[in-house]
Amino acid sequence: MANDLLPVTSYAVLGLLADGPMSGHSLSTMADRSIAHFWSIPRSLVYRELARLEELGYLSGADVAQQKLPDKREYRLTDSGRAELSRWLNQPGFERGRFKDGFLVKFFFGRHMEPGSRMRLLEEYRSQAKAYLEDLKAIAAKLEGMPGAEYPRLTALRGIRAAEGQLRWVDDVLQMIDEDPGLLGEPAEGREVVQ
Amino acid sequence: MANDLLPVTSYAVLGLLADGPMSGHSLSTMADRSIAHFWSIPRSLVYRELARLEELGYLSGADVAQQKLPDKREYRLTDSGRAELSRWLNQPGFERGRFKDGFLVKFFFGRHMEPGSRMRLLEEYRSQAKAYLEDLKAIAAKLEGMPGAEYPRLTALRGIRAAEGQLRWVDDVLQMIDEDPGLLGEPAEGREVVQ
DNA sequence: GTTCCCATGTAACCCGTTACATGATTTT
DNA sequence: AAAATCATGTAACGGGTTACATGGGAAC
Repeated sequence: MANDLLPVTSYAVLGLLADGPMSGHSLSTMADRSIAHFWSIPRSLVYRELARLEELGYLSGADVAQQKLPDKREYRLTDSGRAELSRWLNQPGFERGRFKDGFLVKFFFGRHMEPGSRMRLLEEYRSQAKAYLEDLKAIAAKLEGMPGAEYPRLTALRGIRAAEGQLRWVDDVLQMIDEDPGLLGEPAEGREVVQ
Repeated sequence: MANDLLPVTSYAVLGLLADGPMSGHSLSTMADRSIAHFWSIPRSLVYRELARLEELGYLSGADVAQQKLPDKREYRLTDSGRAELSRWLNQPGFERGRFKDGFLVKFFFGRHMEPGSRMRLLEEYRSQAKAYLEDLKAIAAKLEGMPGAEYPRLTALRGIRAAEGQLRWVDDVLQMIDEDPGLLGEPAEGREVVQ
C-alpha cells in the first residue's frame, strides 16, 4: 500500500517463514504449493529476497551442512521480522490486484482473427480454466478440515469462484455464437481478415 | 506463447494501431480505455515499445507539428506490422493469465491479523470490487450495440463475471463468519496475534 | 551405466514502475 | 496570477523472468 517499504513478495516470504525456518529451496517449494495461485514467486527471486531480508535484520540465516545433499542456508524470522510482518498485516489497505491475461488480448482483437483460430483459442482457454479449477479444488479438499488452514482454504475458494466465472463466461460466449453465428461478424469465405 | 518474439504488450500496441495511426499519448489513452482491465500498459512503456516496433519495421513514425500543443510523433502500422499481428493472432496458444492480488496475500496470513484489521480489509476489498464492477458495467453499456465492438464488449463481460464472483466470495466469507464467529479462529481478547 | 531429476543456488537481462521535464491552456 | 490539468515525452531503478551451474540419487 501507500507506505510499504518493501514489495508484497517480501512480506509473503516473511509470512511463510512465520511457521518455521526454511531454506530458499524449501521456501520456494512451499510458495508454489500455497500462495502461487494469487502471488507467484519465481525461485530465483526467493534468494535475493532472503538475502535482503537478512540484511534488514528481519531474518537470520545459518549455514547447514548436509551429507547427501548440497549444503544449504536456513533462514528464520527474527523478532524484528515478526513485528514488521504484523505491522504490514494490520495496516489498512493492500496492493490493488493486477491481472494480465494474454488470452483476452488476443480475443479483444478477435475481429482480426480467422474463425478457426478463434474457436481453437476459446477451446484452449476453457480447457486451461477447467484444469485450473480442478487444481484449486484439489487444494481446497486437502485443506478441508485441516486445523489452522482456514485462511488458505478460503483463498483457494476465492480462486475456485474465479475459475467458475471464467468457465461460465466461455460457455456463454460459445452459446451466443451458437444462437447467432453472425454475432461476432464471421467474415464470408475468402474475405481478408486483417484488412 | 512458445515462440513469440515479442512480449504481449508489443502485440497489443500493434493491435491498437490497426484501426488507424496514433501518437504515443493518444495510444496510451486508448489503451487505458480499452484493454487496461486485463492488460495495462503504463504510459512510459508505450514510447519504448513504439520505438522498438518502428526499429523492427512494424511501424512507421512521422513527426507532426502542432500549433497549440507540443509536436508529436504519429505511428502507423506497416504492411509488415499487419502481417506480424495477424501471424500472432492466428497462431495457437496464449500467455497464461497472471494474477497478483495483494489482498489475498494478506488474507492468506489472516491467522496472524487482529480481528478488526481483518474485517476492515474484507470491507475494503468488497468496496473495491464493487467499484470495479460498476466501471466494467459502464464500459459494457457504452459498447452495447456499437458495431464492430463485439469483442471488446465480450472482454468487458468477462471482467464483469470475474468481479461478480469476487463479490460473491466476499459475501460468502462474511456470512460464514456470521454463522460461525469461531470459524476463523478469532483469538480471545488480549491474546497475542503474531505469536 | 547413461539419462533424467532433485536440491541448491548464481548471474544477466528486460519489462514495467516511478520520478522527472516542459510549455500551453484552463480553472480558481 | 497562482494552481491545476493537458499533451507530449525522457530517464533511472528494481522486481521478476530466463538462462546457467553443479553434483549426487533415482530411474530405465
